[in-house]
Amino acid sequence: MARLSELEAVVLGLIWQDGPCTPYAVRQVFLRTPSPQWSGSAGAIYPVVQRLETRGFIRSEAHAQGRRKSRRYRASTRGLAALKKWLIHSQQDWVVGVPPDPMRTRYRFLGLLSAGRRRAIVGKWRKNMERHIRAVAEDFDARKKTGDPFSYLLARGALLHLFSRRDWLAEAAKLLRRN
Amino acid sequence: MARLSELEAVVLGLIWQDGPCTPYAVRQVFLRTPSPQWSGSAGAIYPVVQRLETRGFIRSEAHAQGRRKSRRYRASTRGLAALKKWLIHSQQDWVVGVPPDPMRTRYRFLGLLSAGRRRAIVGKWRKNMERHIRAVAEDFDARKKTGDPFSYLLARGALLHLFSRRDWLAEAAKLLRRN
DNA sequence: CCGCTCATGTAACTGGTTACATGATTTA
DNA sequence: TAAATCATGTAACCAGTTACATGAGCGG
Repeated sequence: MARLSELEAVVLGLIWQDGPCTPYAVRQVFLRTPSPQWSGSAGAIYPVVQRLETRGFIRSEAHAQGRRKSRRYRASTRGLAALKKWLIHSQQDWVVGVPPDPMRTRYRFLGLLSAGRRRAIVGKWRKNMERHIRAVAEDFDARKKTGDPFSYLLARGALLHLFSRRDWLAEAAKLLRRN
Repeated sequence: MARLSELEAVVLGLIWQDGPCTPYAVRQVFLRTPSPQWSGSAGAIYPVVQRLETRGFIRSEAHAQGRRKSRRYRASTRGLAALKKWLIHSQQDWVVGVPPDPMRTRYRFLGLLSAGRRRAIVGKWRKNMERHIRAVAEDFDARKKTGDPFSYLLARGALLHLFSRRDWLAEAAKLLRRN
């Protein structure tokens, strides 16, 4: 039994949590988070949902509203088992390790720019970061109110990450002032 | 002029920093970091290097050692301009925002498992994390000694990120003890 | 001389992406 | 009734991956 891709697992998980629900509802979760991992594009979600159904991880029922055709999906027992397996078999290094970070990637080559340009870019990053932090903090507060500890922790992780990045940028700005 | 992909930009940047150098040397940088963003596989690097050369961003010279054929590459003026442009045009949200994180992805669905299993997984994560932190800290110390502030900051960012993730896991473990 | 590492490369695949197409429903 | 949004889907593409192939050079 082929392993679940990251996106497949997340879609399956969302259908478990929110189901029965439509693929469109799943998309909205991706489209609305302030820190999306995936685009949530139709071109990704619909094929994933179809795959999950043919593999027996989710089942669907017609759900006509007016003359619009629509299907609602829910996770099957097999699907839950697959999702549990996916959670348990995730002790590899790449799960624990440092995730990719486009800002860090760019930092490596800042030496190519003049000191002035460098400072300008880092300054812009810091400004954008503050704006981003506000958005994520808002999402965090909203989740806190729901009372679901997992939802809370999810947003908390995103926020803490941004804080650490902010500290890092502050440290970098200080260092670059002398270089 | 088509934009540089992330990997293309990094390879170009590494050739700028370390050049003249062979594609193999570039690969080693990816293969040796404790926190790789890309696999550094031959199937990725060699095509990227070829592409960069046909686009005029790098130039090569034969560098025969014995009867083994080999080429060394260095960044061209055009290449440097492209790299600068890549750095400057990076104020988008996704550069500043929360990068994808497989551990956070999984956290969302921990509610599916029994409290015991949940604690076991988080415990394993925390243990693995400590091991990982030691590796990255070692790399950080090594870079610190080189005196290059950008190299230093790069490793510093990775380390700070891991610290924030450790704090997050500690907070999560505490919360889950009650749930 | 056997096995390991150096070094370069190709082929097939994969897991997404963007862009497009279509029609129903809601809102201004 | 026009524009926006809901909702479902397809097609073409793309940037990476794994796996494989090949051969040189070197250490035990």
